[in-house]
Amino acid sequence: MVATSRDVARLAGVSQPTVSRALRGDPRVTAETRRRIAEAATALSYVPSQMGRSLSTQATHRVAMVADLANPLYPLILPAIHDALAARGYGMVLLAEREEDGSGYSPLLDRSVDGVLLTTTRRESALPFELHGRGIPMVMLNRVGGMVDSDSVVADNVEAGRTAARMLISAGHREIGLLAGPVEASTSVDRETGIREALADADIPLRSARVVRGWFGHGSGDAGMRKLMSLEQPPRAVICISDSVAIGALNAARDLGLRVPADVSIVGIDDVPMSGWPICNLSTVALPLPHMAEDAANLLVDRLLGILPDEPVRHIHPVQAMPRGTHSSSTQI
Amino acid sequence: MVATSRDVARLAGVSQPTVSRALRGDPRVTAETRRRIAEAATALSYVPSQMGRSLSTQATHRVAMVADLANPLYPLILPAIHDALAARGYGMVLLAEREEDGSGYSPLLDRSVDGVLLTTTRRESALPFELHGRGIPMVMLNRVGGMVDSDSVVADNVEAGRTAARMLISAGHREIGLLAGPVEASTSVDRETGIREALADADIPLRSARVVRGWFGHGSGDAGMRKLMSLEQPPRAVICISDSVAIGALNAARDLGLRVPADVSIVGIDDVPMSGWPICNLSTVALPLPHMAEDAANLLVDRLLGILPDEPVRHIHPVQAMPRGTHSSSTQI
DNA sequence: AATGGGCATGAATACGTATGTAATAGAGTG
DNA sequence: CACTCTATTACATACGTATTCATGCCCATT
Repeated sequence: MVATSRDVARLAGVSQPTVSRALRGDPRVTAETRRRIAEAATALSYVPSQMGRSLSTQATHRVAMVADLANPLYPLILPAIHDALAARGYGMVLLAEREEDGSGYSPLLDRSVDGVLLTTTRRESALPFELHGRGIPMVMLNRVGGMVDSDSVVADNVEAGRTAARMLISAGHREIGLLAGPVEASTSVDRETGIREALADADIPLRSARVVRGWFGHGSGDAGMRKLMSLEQPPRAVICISDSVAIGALNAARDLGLRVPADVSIVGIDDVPMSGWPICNLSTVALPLPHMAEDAANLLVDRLLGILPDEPVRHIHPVQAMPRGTHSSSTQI
Repeated sequence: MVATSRDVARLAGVSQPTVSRALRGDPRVTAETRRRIAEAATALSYVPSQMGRSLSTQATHRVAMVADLANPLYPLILPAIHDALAARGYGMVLLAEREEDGSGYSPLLDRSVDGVLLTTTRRESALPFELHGRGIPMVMLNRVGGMVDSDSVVADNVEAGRTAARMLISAGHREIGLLAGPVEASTSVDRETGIREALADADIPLRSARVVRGWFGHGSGDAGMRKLMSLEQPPRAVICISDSVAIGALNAARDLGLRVPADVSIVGIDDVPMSGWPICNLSTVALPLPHMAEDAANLLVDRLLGILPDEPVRHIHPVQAMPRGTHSSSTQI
């Protein structure tokens, strides 16, 4: 049905290996032979089978990205990763993070990809162990996994937490609430650590009633904000573990008839593009996410090419305060 | 290094084909033999190579999704497609739409995927031809391609255009502008057809100066809105080719100090989740996008399994008006 | 007890490419 | 003219699995 290198060889009157060599630019093939082969290949619209090639070379030139597709950040990092990989000749297979045992991860273990990009690994996940045990290269993006020590690219999440808290502190806020993230994610834990540290340094208490724990998404922000605002003593400022949570909180505030920042201040962390839009105008802490994603992809390819030292490489990207319109000075009650 | 079926066979004291049969549930293998093989496989943590399997069976159980990763809808449809494919045992490789010649599409042509999901094909693209010529099954999602007649899943985009226009018409608007989409995309063209049809039926002129053509994204909406509002006779209501464009327009309006809908009405098409948020509250026309995506994935798998008739299957999904807060009755000038 | 049938398994091979090794032809050198 | 060396190509094989066919075995039937 579809042409193989054998068909090309027959048409060009040479052997199959010669076709293989000619099309891959092996200098040991005569110009004349090369021409005949190219002609035959075009005539048959021959495309080398990546499958056969992979089986022979033991390299697929394909990388898996494991992502939590419900995470609002993945649309930001996925294109960056895709393009960085494509630029270096690698393809991408996408795998959603599974809640269950991990039986769905076989594509990662059966050598159908050369490496793995773990973008959203829960800390207790067994997957990094499995990959490590099989010697499959991996890079963790924006989360560091539990015990396994692998290449990783992260933002300075502790500093991001500090920065977010300080934006409110320097505006004079003391009645502060926190829409926190899951304890399973290092990103969330690190940010919370920074937040609590900055608050403690400023002698500002964070009452446990004013901490609502949720996930990274918009819904968590909406629900958490409603919970905080229904407290007997609602906070006058809310730190959100992510921009999506913060935008959810903005929406809840709008729905509750609260003015931001007059009635309540809100800050986020991430600086997704939406945060800069006039209708959000969210004060937040910027992470260079697309840049980090690109970095991770290139790191993985470098690892696959074997041009990295044996020790795990860790890249930590700096963060930056992005004060905008959703926080302001605390007014006296 | 990594265990193969031969290693398992050796350890279990059987031949390689028996291992293959046993692990795939072939009933011709004794329970005792099966047990020994399972034991050996576990001991070696054997995972069958999908590569070897694919080469032998000529089926990869993998599907490619070709998407324009800059299109703001893909985060909505990608998870739906991924999950639908996963539920039926198919993996996904992601390919960004290329502007250039199409040399980057070789993964689609070299039999490393069983089928292709075209989510954002420009009309003149040569890719559908190529795929058709090679007999690679494909399904087009939300856009119908030029000449090639393939399986497709679309929304009733003409009706969506009509519906959007009618929301403004029935509110009494006559001074209407249009933020149109690219003429290369059938989605865009169909919607515009419906819009113009509804306006013509209501004897409402659409001046060409009030039509700004752009892409589907937020930036187009922002830029287009500014252009419309700077006209000598700016429209009092703007129909946007997509929700992202509409939200861009909302942001431009906010930035320009215009009140929506008091000063200008805005309607979109798509009903992305964000449109329902209080900070947007966008009047729009709902497309069942995740449902369509799931439908397309299942259609492709059905096609791959050969359980569909030879003629192309076309699914057209209905649309629904979602009147919210960004349009209101026209006030006399 | 001989034979036929069914069942479990092994041997051989195919899938498409890449690569190591052998072979052939041509050219250059003595 | 013979020999060697090199350039070019063919041959054989490997990669990991699935499948077709052949083989051997046991049991039932006559």
